[in-house]
Amino acid sequence: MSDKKVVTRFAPSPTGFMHVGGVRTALFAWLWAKKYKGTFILRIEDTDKAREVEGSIEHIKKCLRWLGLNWDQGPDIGGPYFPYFQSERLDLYKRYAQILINKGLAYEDPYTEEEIENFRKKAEEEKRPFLYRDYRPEWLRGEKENYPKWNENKPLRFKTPEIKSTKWNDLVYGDLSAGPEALDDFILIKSDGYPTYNFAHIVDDIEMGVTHVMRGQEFISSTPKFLAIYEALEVRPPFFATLPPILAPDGKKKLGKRDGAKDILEYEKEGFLPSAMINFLAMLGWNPGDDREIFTVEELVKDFDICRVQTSGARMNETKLDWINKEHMNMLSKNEIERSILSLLPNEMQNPKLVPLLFERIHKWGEIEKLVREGELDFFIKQPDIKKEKLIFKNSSIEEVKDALSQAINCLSKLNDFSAEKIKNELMNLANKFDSKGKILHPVRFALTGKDKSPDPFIIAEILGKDETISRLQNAI
RNA sequence: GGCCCUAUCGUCUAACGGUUAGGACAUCGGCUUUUCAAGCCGGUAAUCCGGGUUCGAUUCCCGGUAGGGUCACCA
Repeated sequence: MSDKKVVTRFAPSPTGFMHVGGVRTALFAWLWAKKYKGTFILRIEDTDKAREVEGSIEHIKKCLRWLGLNWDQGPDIGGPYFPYFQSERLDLYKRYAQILINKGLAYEDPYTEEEIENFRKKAEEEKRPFLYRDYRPEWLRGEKENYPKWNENKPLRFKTPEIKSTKWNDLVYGDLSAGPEALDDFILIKSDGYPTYNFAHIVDDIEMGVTHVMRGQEFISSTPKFLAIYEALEVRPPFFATLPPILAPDGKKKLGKRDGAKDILEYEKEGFLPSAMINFLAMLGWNPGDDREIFTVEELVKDFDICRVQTSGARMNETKLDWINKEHMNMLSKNEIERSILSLLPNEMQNPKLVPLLFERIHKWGEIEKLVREGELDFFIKQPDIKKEKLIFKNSSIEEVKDALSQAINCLSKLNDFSAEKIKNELMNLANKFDSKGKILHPVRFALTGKDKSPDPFIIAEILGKDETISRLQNAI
């Protein structure tokens, strides 16, 4: 690393919701900046007004805030390169365009869209690649002073100075290359006055002093264009760190909105912890080189290394996310867990004793809401509907079950201290007198909860209290 | 189609050219003297194919195959 301060940026376009792909790019840029105590910039690339989706800027900010990926410069907070919306920086792009024009490296597109479309079709029919530069106007060979003056409602094109293969180095992929056809006379400024991505992001990265560009691998093939602009502007390009694609869970294609990519805020709604989401995203394409998998955000900042990022794509895997989330939930304090769970339970269930019982069977907070919604927890607050035949277990007859329950009632009635520990003691003593413990324990569980499977019935009994417990046992007979 | 990228258990991945190819998730089995869950212990499971280079290739090179990306007045 040079002595230059690290500056990274996340530069989304506001064209819809963010999914894991975009957020991981933001995360890696953020981690790299934090690791070197540098600057992380949020810049909105809103140069395509037609594709802009209402509300996406708010959405992007919300996602980053949820995850704690705070930006040092950008919307809402400003910074030395204000404004951070490309649509508000049009003069800047024109100024840079003028530099290229003056050098004879940019020219007005003399063709209409229809004409270009015809060139393209013709090339296609002849089964050769379409390259705009094959149709350059005659005057482009003459002196730059004789180029027509740019009329700003016509597109401005880059005059590719030299047709050649391009080689460059990438922090993740190592040596990369592209053939000469990757370099063409592309558009710098559109006829509506807005710059193209290819031009605007370079101008901004130069202006904002960006040192490391994290981006998806879909940009590999346009890198020669970027490099040509840097060269034309006589500016040294930043380091590129190209990230491998995130693949759809059940396919080999890049994860996209059509392949079930979820809005990142869905994960918030489902009750994932932001730190778990970050941990998961970081492990999707990166590893520390040892066996650790669970990281706090601070640990990631310390240990993350862009050079250890994977070059092959990784599939989205929500099962692993669940596991990572549970690991992070286990790092929470008792108080935090209690507060979170109680906040998700209805008023009638505001009992801290329920917390450990519920916590052990979930991977994310949303599962609590699900249990409530599906009535799985109703037995805590109301007597279950008992279907008597379900009480029968291990070939017990109905008489044996009734007898077992009566005995349970007898011994529990004598208990003064109705704690789970005492209840368990009593009931286990009793159960040991049966040829199978299940012969009494199963009917008790069922009488209390109306279910075959449930959390620890002794704790449930304690929560219900002596009267209610005995009443339920009686009711089942 | 041109150009480019990628290829290790089902999934995510580790392995200066020399390892019984390691770990994690999932799965399966056992334990936790009641179920489920959790936890612990254990098992099954992988180097895409073909050539080279080398004493030796998962690793380096070439070819094939497969998958992906990209070829816009979209980013």
